[in-house]
Amino acid sequence: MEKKDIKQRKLIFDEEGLQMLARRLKEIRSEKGLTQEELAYRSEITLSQIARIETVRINPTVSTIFKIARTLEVPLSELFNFELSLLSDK
Amino acid sequence: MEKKDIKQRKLIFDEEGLQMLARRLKEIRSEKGLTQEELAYRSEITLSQIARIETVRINPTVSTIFKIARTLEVPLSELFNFELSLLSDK
DNA sequence: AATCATTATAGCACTTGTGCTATAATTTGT
DNA sequence: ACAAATTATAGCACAAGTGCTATAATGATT
Repeated sequence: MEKKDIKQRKLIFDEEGLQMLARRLKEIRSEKGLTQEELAYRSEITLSQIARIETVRINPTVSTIFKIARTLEVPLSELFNFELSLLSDK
Repeated sequence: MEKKDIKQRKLIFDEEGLQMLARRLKEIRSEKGLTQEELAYRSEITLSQIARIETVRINPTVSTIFKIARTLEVPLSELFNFELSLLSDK
């Protein structure tokens, strides 16, 4: 490990896709008029986790996304209705 | 922890959704005529990971799914074109 | 400006996803 | 039936997701 390496968790994941997912999530949540806290409670996820997803701090598991989609009563195909660019770094 | 608890990794995740995602993945991979190994290599994921996803052993992260979707050149909306039942245990 | 609601960070413990490697099981083709 | 290809398991090490709790930052309302 080199000295230049960042100590904070690094974004080794698909930032582009996660960015779009986050945006989509916020959009839908807002449309439904839910706060992060309400969404968290109803989804049985923690508030911190919702925040971390929406701010692209983490790379959530699909189960987590499924829980959220259920709560928002939105089809996955709508939650994921964005395009991934081919050729991504990760 | 009670004695009855299973020692092998338990499926505490959304088995229903993961089941459908797995099926969808196999379908598309087959249509494209790719083996797990080829998909793994091109996606820069390990073979074991592909197998674990298709056999619903794990709950993958969305980045992993994004990588696969890119490789298969399939829109996320198509990969996720299944319905989650509302009311799921997890 | 002050208060309240909402969102964002942070650290810790614990669980789990992932890569790596090897091997077993299954399927396919001859 | 045999061999080869493909798929499925397994164990280990390490990285990272998640819950929990608390606090800071931001936004909204009066």
